[in-house]
Amino acid sequence: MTTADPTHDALVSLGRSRRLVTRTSTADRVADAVREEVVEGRLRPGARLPEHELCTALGVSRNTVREALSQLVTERVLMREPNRGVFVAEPDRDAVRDVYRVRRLVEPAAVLHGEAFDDAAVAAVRAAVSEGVAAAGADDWTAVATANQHFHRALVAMADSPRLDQQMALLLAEMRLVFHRMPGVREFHEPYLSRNDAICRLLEAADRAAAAVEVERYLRDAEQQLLVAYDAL
Amino acid sequence: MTTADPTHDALVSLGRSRRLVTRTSTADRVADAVREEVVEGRLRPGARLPEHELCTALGVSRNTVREALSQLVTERVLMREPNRGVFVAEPDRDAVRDVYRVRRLVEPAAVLHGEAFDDAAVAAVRAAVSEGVAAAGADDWTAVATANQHFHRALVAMADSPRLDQQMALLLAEMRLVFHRMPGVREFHEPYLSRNDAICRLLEAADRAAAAVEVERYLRDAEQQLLVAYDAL
DNA sequence: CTGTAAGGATTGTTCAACAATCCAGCAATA
DNA sequence: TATTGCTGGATTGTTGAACAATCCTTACAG
Repeated sequence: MTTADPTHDALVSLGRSRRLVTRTSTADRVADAVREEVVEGRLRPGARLPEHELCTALGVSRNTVREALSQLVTERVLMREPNRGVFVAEPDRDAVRDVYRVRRLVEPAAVLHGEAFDDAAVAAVRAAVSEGVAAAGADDWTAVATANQHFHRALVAMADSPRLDQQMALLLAEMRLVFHRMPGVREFHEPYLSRNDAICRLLEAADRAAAAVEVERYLRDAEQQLLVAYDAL
Repeated sequence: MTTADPTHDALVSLGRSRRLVTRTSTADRVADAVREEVVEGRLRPGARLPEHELCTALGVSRNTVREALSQLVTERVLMREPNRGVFVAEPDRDAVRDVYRVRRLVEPAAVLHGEAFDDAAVAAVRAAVSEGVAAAGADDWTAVATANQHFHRALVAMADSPRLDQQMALLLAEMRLVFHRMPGVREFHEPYLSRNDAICRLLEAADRAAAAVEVERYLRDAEQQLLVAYDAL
């Protein structure tokens, strides 16, 4: 497979990462900008995004805007209603149930069977836990939510799968929209700080089975709490 | 959540499915057409897709073509090289490993813990098995490959999750590209016909645990076989 | 109150153009 | 010969403008 020529190998390696050097397209940057506004909550669920406004605001052409919007629609960050426009997605009850159904399948499985369970992976989980504790201490509950996402991303990262990582990123972005739809973000995330820590300790003790069970219970409770909040909404 | 008024509920439900009635956009239809050409193997991995050719061939504008191509790029059916064009994706060794990593996490979990394990779900699996047997009897090995996809889709359907279904559809489309990259499709799929049947029988006996184990073994063997074929390529 | 008919606004799609980039081929040089 | 540098042609990236199709609002008539 590999040749005996180190120079040749180095060039091949360079070739593989070529895509990373090329600057991103304009449409990608527009998509990134809009996505950030959405996940940060500055664009509320249900808000309308007229193409022309985005053109003038971002200084790009309408076609480019449309390309970016289409991308975000496939990511479920936005929703398109034909001939009416695109809106920030409003995940409903079914969306919450579905997202948690996926998470309950994937996250415990990654914890239990992930092939990249090592010190570095556990350290990443610990880092996310500490990040959450620090954010809570600073009363920054947006940062707590972000840290929570990092926690779950670290769990899935144990599967060592780029495709799974990407999918989890989409699901977590959708979860942020769920949180933005309802008040009381603080009350929601706080009780999970200690549970994150408990799961992390199980992982540090290399008790993956117990950790997986705890993750599943965690997700079941969180879903239940969200569904109740949706009913009261 | 639900009101006491059944008429109101019905109207709300209708509203939700409104998108399904509206005809799809031109870009979507273009994407469907190109995707079909790719998964059916008429467009081989590595083939270049010049925008202008697609315009004249399909009779649509270049912008519309670009929108469709972008969509297929995010689906990993095509690959874009900036300023060079889009090509039919050529899944490499790493892609195969990653796809199977995801499948080994998801499929057994769906079989084991899926919340939609009932007679209808098992019947769908049985239908896919029969479809494969019939296709093999007719010596139609493309149809065998398709039936195999239906089999695995039926397994994942036990999770009863639209998002998971969609993801599995993408992974299976990517797998078709893998198969198109190498010869001997017949030899690859044939031994799995009987294994599909064995898994299905376990499910019909409601032995989900054994079925899940068998699915995992199945996927491990298939991946190994593909990786060996890649090395010999 | 229901139904209908403009009118305006937004999206869906096309077309034409230009800049930026890449590629193949050829010339120049060591 | 082999490598470098240049040039012309082709393709992509992006823009702007235009038109048809669709939707929403408002007004009006019955």
